[in-house]
Amino acid sequence: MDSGEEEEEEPGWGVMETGVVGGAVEDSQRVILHFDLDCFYAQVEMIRNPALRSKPLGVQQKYIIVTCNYVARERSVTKLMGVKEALEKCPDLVLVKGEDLTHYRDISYKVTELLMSFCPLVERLGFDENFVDVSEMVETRMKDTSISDLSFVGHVYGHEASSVEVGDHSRLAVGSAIAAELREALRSRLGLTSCAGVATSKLLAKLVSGAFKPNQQTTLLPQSSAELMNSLSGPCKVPGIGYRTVEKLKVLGVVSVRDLQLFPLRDLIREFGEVNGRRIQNLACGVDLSPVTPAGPPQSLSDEDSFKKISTVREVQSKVTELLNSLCERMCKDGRLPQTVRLTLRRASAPSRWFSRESRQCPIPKHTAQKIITGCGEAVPQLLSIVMKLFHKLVNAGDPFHLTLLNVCFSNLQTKNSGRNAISSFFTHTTTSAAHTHVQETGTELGVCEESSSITQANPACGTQNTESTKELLKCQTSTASSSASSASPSSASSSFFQNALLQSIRSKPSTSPRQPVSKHSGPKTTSSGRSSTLETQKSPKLPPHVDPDVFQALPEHIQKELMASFQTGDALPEDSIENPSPVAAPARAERPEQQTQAHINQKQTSQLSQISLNQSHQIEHSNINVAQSQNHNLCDSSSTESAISLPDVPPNVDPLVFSQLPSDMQNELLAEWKQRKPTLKISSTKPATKQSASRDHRPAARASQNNSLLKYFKPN
DNA sequence: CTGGGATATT
DNA sequence: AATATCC
Repeated sequence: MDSGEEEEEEPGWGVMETGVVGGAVEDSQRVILHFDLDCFYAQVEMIRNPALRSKPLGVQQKYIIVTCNYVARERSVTKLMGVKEALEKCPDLVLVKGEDLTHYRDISYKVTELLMSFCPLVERLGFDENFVDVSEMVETRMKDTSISDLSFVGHVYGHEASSVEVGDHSRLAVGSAIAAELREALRSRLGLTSCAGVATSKLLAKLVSGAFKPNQQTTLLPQSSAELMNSLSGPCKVPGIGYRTVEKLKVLGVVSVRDLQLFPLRDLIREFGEVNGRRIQNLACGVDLSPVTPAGPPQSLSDEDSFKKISTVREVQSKVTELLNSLCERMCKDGRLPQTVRLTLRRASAPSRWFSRESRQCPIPKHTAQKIITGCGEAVPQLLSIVMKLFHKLVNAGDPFHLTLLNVCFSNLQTKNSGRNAISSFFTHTTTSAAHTHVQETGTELGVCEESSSITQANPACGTQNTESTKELLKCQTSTASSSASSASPSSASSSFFQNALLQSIRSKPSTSPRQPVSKHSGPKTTSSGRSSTLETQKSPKLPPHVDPDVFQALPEHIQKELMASFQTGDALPEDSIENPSPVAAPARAERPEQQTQAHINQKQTSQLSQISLNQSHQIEHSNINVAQSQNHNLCDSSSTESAISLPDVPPNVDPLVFSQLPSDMQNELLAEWKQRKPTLKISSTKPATKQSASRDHRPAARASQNNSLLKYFKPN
C-alpha cells in the first residue's frame, strides 16, 4: 500500500528553482540529534552488578516490570508487564527493585553532562532521553570536510544505508557522524549503549531514533518525513499528542495520523484553540520548529509512592512523613529553597484509573524552607503540618476515602545565591551533601507550624475556610516572598552554570575525544545569530485581523513562527463554503493535505477544491506549486499575488506537510526568508524576576543565577 | 495497582 | 493553582 511515492523529486519542482539561492542559505537548516538510552534502568543495574549482564533482568517497581534488558526481551518479557506474567514467561527472570530512583537520576545527569561537553545545546526529556542541537557543530565541520568524504553513519530511514548518496544531505551526514561519536562517548565513558536519531527537528529526530532498536542510529532525510509520520499507528504516537488530545480527536472522528493531517484546521482550532490546534496538526505533518532548550537543574523535586490502599489520616501522615524525609534530604543537597509545596493524590475510585490525580499546593513559609536546606529536623514536622492541611482540602476525612497514591513536590526553587563570585565559588565546591542528622520528629500535631509571630509566618493558604483577612495576609506574604526572592545576579554570573559544568567535565576528559567545539558561545555568537528580540520580529508582522498582536507577541518565538508559517489567507475568512471531506471517509491516497491546501489556495482556486477531494493528485501538486510560487514571489518582491486583502509580506501560508516534502534547497530558502530562528541558550534576561514577567519564559527563574551547589547535578562525584 | 518523576500551559 | 504531557 504505502509505496514510497515520495522518493523521487517531481520534475515539477524544478519550477521552483528561483536560482536565487543555490545552497547559500544552508545555514538555516538545523541538525538535531535525539539520544535514547537502551532500557535505561536495566543498564544502570547491570553496571552496578555486571553479573546481571548475562541474565534476563527485569527492573521492578511495585508489581510491574518497568523495563528489562534484552536478554529478558528475547524471552518475551516486555516493558510494563506485570511481574506475575513476566515470571510465567521467564521463570528465571532476575528482578531488581527500581523504586528508588537515586542511581538512575545520577547517571541520567551524567549523560546530559557528557553530551553538553560536546555541544551545549542539550535538552533532557525524562531520565533517558536527550536532544542535542548540533547545527553549529555541523557548520564548523563542513568547513574542513570535503563532501566527497562524507557518508552516513548508521541507518538511513527508508533506504539501504550504504547506497544513499550524500548529495543534498551533507549536513545530516555530518550529524550522523557526530551522533556516532557521542554514542561512542556514552559507551566508553559511562558504559551505556544508546540509540540516536538524526533529523532536522526534535519531533523527527525522536521519532526516527527508534527505527532500529538496540544500540543503533538512524538518520531521517527530509524527503522521508511523510513516510515516517504515516507509519505511526495513531496520533498518540506523535510526541506532543497525549491521552487527552487523542480522546478529543476520536470524538471528531480522527483516528489516524493521516486523518489529523487532513482534518479541517478550522475545526481543530475550535476544539483545541488557535495555537494548539495548529500545533498538533503541524506535528502530525512532521513539522516542528520548537527549539532545543538547554537543560538546567530540575525545576522541582518530588517523591511519591503508590499502594493498594490508604484510608486513614494516620496512614496518610505516616506516608507523607516518609516522603517528606527523603524529599528534604534531596532538597538539602540541592541547596535551593523551595517556595511551594504540593500534595497530589489519586483516589481508588476513579473511572479510568488514569488521570485522576488531584493536587493542592501552597507557599512554604520561608523560615521553614530555611530549615529544610539547613538540614534542621524541625522542617519535616512543619511541612507535615502544611501538607496535612492540603490533604484536608482534598479529602473530607469525615467520609471514607481510599487513596492509591500520594506525591509531595517542592517547586518554585529559589536560588539564594551570593551571585557575586559564583565562578570562584564554583571551583571550591565541596559537594556538601551535609551530614544533616535527621531528627525524625514525626510531628503529629498539626498546629505547630508557627512559633514566632511575624506576619509572614502566618499559615499560608492552607486553611479550609479562610476569611478575607487571611487571604490578605496571604497575598502579603506571597509578594513579600517573591520580592525578596529576586536574587540579583543577572547576566555575568548567570552564564556560569552550564559553562562551568562544561569546563569541569571537559577538564577531566581524556583528550582523545573527537572534536569538541566546546563553548565559545556565551557571548555574541549566540545572540547575534540567534535571537533578534521577539518584539521586533521584523517590522511588526502582519497578522490576520482576528489575531491580537499583543497576545501573539507574548507567545514563544517558535510558536509565533509556526503560527506565521501556517496562517492561511483563507483562515481569517468565514468562508464555510469550503467543506471538508469527512476525514474518515477520505480515501487516503493523495499524499498532500487537501484541507490545508484548500485553504491556501483559497478564493481563487476554490473551484478546484472539490476535485482535489476526489484525489486528483496532479491537481493537488499543481496547486501546491502555485502556492509556493506565490509565496516566493511575495518574499522576493513583495508583490501580492492574489487577493490584496491579505498580507503583502506575510510569511508564507505554507502547508506544513507540503513544506516538509519540498526539496531541501527550497526549504532552506524559504526558511531563511522566514527568519528561522536559531536555537539559543536562554540565558535569562537581567530581569529581577519580579512576578510580572509578561511573556512566558520557558525556563524561568532557575536559569538566572545558579547556586554553585547545583553543580552536583552534573558533577555527582 | 503500569512507576516515579519532570515540565509546560492555563 | 490545577491540568496535560512526556519518559
